[in-house]
Amino acid sequence: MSKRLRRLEMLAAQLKQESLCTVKELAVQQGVSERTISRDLELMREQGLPIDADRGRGGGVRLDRNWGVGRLNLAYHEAVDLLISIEVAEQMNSPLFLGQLGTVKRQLIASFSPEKRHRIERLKARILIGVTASTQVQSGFSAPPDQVVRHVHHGFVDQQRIQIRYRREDGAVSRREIEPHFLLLKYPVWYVIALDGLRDAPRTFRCDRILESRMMDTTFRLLPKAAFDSVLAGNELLV
Amino acid sequence: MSKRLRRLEMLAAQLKQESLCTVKELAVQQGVSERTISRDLELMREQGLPIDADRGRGGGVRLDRNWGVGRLNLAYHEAVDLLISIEVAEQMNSPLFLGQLGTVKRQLIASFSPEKRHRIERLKARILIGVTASTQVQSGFSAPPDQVVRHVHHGFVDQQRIQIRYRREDGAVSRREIEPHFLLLKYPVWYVIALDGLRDAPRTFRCDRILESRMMDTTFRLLPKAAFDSVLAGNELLV
DNA sequence: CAAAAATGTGACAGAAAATGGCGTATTTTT
DNA sequence: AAAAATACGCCATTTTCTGTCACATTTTTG
Repeated sequence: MSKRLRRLEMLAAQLKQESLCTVKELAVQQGVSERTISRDLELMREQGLPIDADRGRGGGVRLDRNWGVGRLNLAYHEAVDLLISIEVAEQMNSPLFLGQLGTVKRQLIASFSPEKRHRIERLKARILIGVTASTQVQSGFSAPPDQVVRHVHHGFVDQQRIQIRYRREDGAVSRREIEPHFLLLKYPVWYVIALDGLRDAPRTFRCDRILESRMMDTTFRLLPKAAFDSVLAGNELLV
Repeated sequence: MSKRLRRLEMLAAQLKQESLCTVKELAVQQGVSERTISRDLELMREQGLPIDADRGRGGGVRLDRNWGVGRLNLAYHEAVDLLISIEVAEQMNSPLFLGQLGTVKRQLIASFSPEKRHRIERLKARILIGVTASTQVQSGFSAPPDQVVRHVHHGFVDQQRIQIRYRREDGAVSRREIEPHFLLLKYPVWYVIALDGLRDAPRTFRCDRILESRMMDTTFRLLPKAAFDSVLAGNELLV
């Protein structure tokens, strides 16, 4: 069914790989007439693919060199994470590879429906970027376990409680149930600013001091930011 | 021309936005019969879109919730920058939002043709990640001018010479022509490890000390890494 | 349990689109 | 000037798509 669709896709793929092909070549490859390929190319151009053609001897058809990578299909969560990663990277103020990423961001944003866009805005507002950690803090830093990272991430994005085992700076280990409201990055250290569910009070946790974690299945409601002013106060925020 | 293609795109767009629609609704919207919509959906499923359907009262059609964000069309340069940004971020060892990005990376890589993939590998190998800059260096840091960033980036990726005006640490300003072979990130500071074209010797430049830059139109050939051992030696590299 | 509201599919004739072949124009290189 | 490309118009033919109708299936509602 729908041979033409398949052919159009194959043509696109072909043009992405080969820098230059003639209509004749393509016609042979696809087993259709040259006229048909011409028409296909015409259609593809209408659809917005920047297909250039050189006439004359040695000529041929090609995708604009600045194009040609094709489509990424992103799942919702992937798109969200990508978008947020880019924004975080931008705010970390170390450019060089981020210049070209404006278009990516715009496309990502455009692909969300308005309601989702709004949800992502709120999510973004819950991520804070602080100053880079002191050399002293950095030396005592090591990346937290994968599972902890996943759970914190999940709990933060989907507003779910997490049960953690936490080692305080003084070495004391305690068990907590936290509702992760904000994330704060003081590179390379992430902090979770959360409501300590058992004490019902805002607290800050350093991710790399979380020893263990478990998802709970209770979701929580977001509190106004003001509720966390007390623990946010000490941090020089950039955002 | 090709009404159906347009309809298929519109259907996809519709399904991305609305969480649930009935075939009847879609048929009315598109001005075709329900049977036709059914066939369209069938085709879209064949093409790999995860369209679920609930039968019975209150039922309807929807895109799998974990999908639905749709396609990003990336230009070659965008894709390269995105891929490299992700890899750099990964090596900076501050995860949390990067866990989900594996798929994105895989799709990006898959979308390149083998030759391009190889070129990107080589590009990546020319990016070095060092330890984070000392607090002292960080305090004296400010992001370089946009133009400089663009030029360094361009020169590095496309192997083109750049003319720069550079302020040495001791304050002396000089004019140089550099061939940017390697980039070194000691967050947040990027260094260019380049061949100083006038002196024909390897040198290291701090990006934020480049005052001005201009692209030249001479491209350069890559030298073996060994040629830069002398300037690379002092840096504790992570990669 | 029966009715209603959904999707899913098969068959068929008529409508619409795609195709191939041919001719001609145009551009570019040799 | 010849050759090799794209570009595009026309038309008969072939293929695909579409609407209609019929019936099966699943799910919710009363």
